[in-house]
Amino acid sequence: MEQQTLFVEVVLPLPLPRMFTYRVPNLLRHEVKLLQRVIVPFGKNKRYTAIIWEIHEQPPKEYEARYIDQCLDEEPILNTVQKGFWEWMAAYYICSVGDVMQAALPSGLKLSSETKILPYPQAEEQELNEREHLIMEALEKLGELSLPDIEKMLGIKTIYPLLRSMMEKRLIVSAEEMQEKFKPRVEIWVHLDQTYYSEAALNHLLTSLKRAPRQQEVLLAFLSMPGNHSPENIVAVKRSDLLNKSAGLQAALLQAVKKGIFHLEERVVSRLGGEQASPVQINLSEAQQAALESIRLHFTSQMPVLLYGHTGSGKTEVYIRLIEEQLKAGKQVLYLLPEIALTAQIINRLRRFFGRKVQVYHSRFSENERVEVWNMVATGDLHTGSLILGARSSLFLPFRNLGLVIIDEEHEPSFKQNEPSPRYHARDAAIYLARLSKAQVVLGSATPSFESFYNAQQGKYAMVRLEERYGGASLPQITLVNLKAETMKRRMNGLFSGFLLNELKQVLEQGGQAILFRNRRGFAPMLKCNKCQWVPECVQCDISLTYHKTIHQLRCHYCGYSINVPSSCGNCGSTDLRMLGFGTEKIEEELNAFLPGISTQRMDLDTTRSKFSYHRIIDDFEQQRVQVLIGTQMISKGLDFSNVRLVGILNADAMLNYPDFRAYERSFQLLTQVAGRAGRSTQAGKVIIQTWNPDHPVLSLVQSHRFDDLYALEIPERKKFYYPPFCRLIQLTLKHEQAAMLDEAADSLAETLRATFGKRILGPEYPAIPRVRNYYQKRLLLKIEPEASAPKIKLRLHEITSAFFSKFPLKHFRIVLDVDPVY
DNA sequence: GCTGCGGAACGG
DNA sequence: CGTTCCGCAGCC
Repeated sequence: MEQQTLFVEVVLPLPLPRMFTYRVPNLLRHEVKLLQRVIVPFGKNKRYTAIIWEIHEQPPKEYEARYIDQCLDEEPILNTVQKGFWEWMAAYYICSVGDVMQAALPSGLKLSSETKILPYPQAEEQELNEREHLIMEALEKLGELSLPDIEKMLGIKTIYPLLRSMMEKRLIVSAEEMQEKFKPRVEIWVHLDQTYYSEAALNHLLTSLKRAPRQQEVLLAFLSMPGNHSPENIVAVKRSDLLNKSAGLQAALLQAVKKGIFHLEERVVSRLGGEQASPVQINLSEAQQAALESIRLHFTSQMPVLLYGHTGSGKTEVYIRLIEEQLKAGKQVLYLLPEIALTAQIINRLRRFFGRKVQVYHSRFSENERVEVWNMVATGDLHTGSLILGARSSLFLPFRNLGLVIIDEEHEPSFKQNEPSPRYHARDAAIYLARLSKAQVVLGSATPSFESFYNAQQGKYAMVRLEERYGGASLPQITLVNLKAETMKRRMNGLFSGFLLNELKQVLEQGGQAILFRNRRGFAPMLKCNKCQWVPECVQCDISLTYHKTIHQLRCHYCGYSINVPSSCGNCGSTDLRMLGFGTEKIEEELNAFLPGISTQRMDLDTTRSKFSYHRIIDDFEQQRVQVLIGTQMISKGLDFSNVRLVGILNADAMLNYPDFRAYERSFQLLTQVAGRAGRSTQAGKVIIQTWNPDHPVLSLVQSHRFDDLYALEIPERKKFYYPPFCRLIQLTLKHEQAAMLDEAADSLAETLRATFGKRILGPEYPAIPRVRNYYQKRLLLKIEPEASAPKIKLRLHEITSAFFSKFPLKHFRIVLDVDPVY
């Protein structure tokens, strides 16, 4: 029977809208499988890792398909649930499957080739012009050059014609280097040759080594390693342990190996740590027990469950029970956290219960570690179950029998991916993934997102309340301090009201700890001229530069542009410059001035840059080596310190006044979460909120812990002005280097969109920062009915935006689509 | 007429 | 995304 040639449609890890067709060489026709990784040539001389999405027998009509190079895996790297998940994500968030692939696969599994320029072997002597000479000289020194290297070296951008002519002259060659990025960790173990496994043989060996004292030393060290008790019972030893014990014996060991006394063995080991579990008894309170049972009951209905309980109500214990049940059934559990770096505490707690079954997966992991977790999730024993603790990206792991997804602090905006596409919301995506996997979902929060709360009210989610605080702790007592009155009465000490300072002093004197919170928005420290009000601004973005004390520089938060602090005004030349606003540094400085001798620690973007800095800061505070922790948003998430008796919020106003329909919701969430850090043990904690606006309705609701009332207050507004949860939003951001061009184009785009969507289109408007990295931007908002057919709308949107691109004469525009945006 | 740049199109 | 193609400006 004549065999038909096979063709495959593959996904490339690039933002390309289409799949690409390749031909399967006959040699590989029995190897290719759906969802397997293959290497394909793409373009002139690039090679990429692609994934087979379809296999068929239809040769493309308009072109000759190229051949697949090779198959990378014997088995598919994705399962069918993931295939559906990727397709859904691309469709829902309006991006290509390639975008999803880029985000989903750890880069250790995405090898691709890089072009290198090498000198031509045995090049003949010939006349060289200046540039050719430069390149050849550099090649002699460095051996190889990358294309950007050459561009930089020559200071020109068009290097291809030059390189091509040099290749023709046989001066250089190009090579595509493909490297497998993942390297398994290898340990070397030392075995004693079996002939010496008896006392007599060993003694004989020892004496025979008399004239090789160093080798004798090695042998003795080997025999004295733990585990090697008797000649009848000899085990292999890790080489590094052996050499650690007896320094400087590397050469001697090598000699002994050559003689056949020892043998070396390479063992592939895991990088993934994890101790043995030392199960601790947990006793659930009555409320927790009731919540647990209620959740179990709802699980039978396959509905996501919103676990709504005050901060400190003990949600984690309930999660632990649920996880336990899943693990016993041999299922996998995904525990999603908003920011993994902050959750050192939770990791430790879960490790105590589940030991090695807990794996962590997030962006601060090395590539190699991520690949190992990936493989473990994909191939791990089907019946033992495991718990993956991770941030957003852990959604993409190749789960085989996912039983439960826990989304802790589900209201956190950091679950939304903003920058590279796919701009997905991990909570919403997780719910879809769970549906595909027939897994259960628990969303947990003390301050649920309005969307989730609404879904629960509408009966789309089940809601379980956990009212009382765990261990009998009472809710913190919240006091508002009126900054206006305090200022008038001259009771302010810099940023601190007399009241706050007093309370702080008392708590610290009694051996308690405190947390001070500063919201980031609008309070970055900046430089200002006292004479003419001039403020140094970023040259690429419309924003003032922020002062960073540690590097003594002014820096742009958006593009990283930085300059030294000027000594005089750039406008009038005056040297009377002042620092405005306050960062955590300023707070720390003032605090040390007002309460000398106390120990403080800042926790913000600056102090948490390195891999383990979070760990260190949290640990220091936990161990009470630090009395006051000063931080930004990041201290509001899931931290649990038993000795914190006071939380001070220095200024609550900026977030309340933020121009966004979610400003009240977000303020309530943030303030409540920060307040919740106080009094998590038996003593009631105190919270002090400083504000210029003590009559603000949100503040009194925070004060009385009434989330339900906030919801009741806000929801009619959302309905009236038609915002989520009553509709869904798609944000279109248009970018261009010239403001005038952008204005014109944005208006035109809005007009076209209105022709289809009518008054569902809002804008265009400039966002808070109108220019970033030299690009002006304008935003349009599309509001769609929840019952509207999303795919249809998205398709239409796609048509309109691509028509816009082809229509506009001066291109250089960028359009970014963001589905369900969060600010 | 040559060189270098930037935008647009394309890749299978 | 990386490469190529093409039109255009600047220069001799």
